Amino acid sequence: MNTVQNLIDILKQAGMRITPQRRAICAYLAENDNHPTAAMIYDDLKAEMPSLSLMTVYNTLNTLANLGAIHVIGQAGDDTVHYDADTEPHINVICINCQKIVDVPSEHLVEIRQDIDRQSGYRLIGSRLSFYGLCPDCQAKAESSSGH
Amino acid sequence: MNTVQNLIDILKQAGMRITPQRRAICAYLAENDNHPTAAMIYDDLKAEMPSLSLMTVYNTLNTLANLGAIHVIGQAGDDTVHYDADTEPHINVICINCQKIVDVPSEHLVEIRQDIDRQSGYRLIGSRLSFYGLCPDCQAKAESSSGH
DNA sequence: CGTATATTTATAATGATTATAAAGTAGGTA
DNA sequence: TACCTACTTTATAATCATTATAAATATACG
Ligand SMILES: [Mn+2]
Ligand SMILES: [Mn+2]
Ligand SMILES: [Zn+2]
Ligand SMILES: [Zn+2]
Repeated sequence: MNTVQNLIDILKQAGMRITPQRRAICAYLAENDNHPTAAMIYDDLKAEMPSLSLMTVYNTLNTLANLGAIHVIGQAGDDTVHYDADTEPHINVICINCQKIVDVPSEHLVEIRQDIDRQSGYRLIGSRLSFYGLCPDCQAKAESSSGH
Repeated sequence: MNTVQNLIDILKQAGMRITPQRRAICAYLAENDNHPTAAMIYDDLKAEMPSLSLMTVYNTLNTLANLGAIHVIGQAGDDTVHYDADTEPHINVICINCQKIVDVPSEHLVEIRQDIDRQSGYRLIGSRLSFYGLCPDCQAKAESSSGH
């Protein structure tokens, strides 16, 4: 998982200035193991930094994503893009009801990547591996409401 | 790969009416092994069916996706959702420059799904497995333009 | 064939993300 | 430390894919 300093160093090495806004966004990403949207980060940081604008959050997330420091998961059944500060290869399992996202590591990911290298001819840069389903909570709710 | 009749039967069994529009959209999906967006299908069918509306394409794609007859790949670096008529488990490899999407099968997908079943507690419904990179064509262009 | 009802269509609305440009600031320099 | 300038942030408007609405239309079934 990325540490705050790690993310800030990546920005520095890319020649970008370290602003309080960027520092706060990096801290949020490093200190939470959720899979936030731009709006989630904005809402959270607004309390401690009232002048923050959503545009800055979008800009910083795009910058970090372009540098490969974070990953773009994409939508989760809602209509908003989620980000992942964990860039280690892993699978994100998404609840289509409540949008909760959990991580699942798998040693088979390496083999899959090899399959693609051999078969596609693409020069791979990243991946977005999502499974969809109902989380345990939402399964329970679905069962109790549909009547046994 | 889905056949036209296959897709139409799925709609019928769901109690939906078989209209010329739906038939044409199902035919497009069955006869092309691309990964189209709603707009791509609309543009293509507009020639033979001038009254077709984009709304109908969206509705039909959503219906088919909800029935599990096609899969939603999500965005491909553009800002539009791509669909996949091939519902067999496979990986989509996406070019971040030209948005070309190719399929790569892998026998390791089964094992990954087992890993998730064991570790997540989610009841899985579907997956979206995308790798990103540069297709051979775009690699060639990148090299010839950047270098000696 | 005629009817009830699902569907299509045209149109407007929504909402996430991006573009723009003025105001503000980080960070190097003297 | 004070200053300068290019980079950032912010407020605001624009974009554009997708969805909502409601009137017009057509399917399926007796
Ligand atoms: Mn994750
Ligand atoms: Mn595919
Ligand atoms: Zn859930
Ligand atoms: Zn390409």
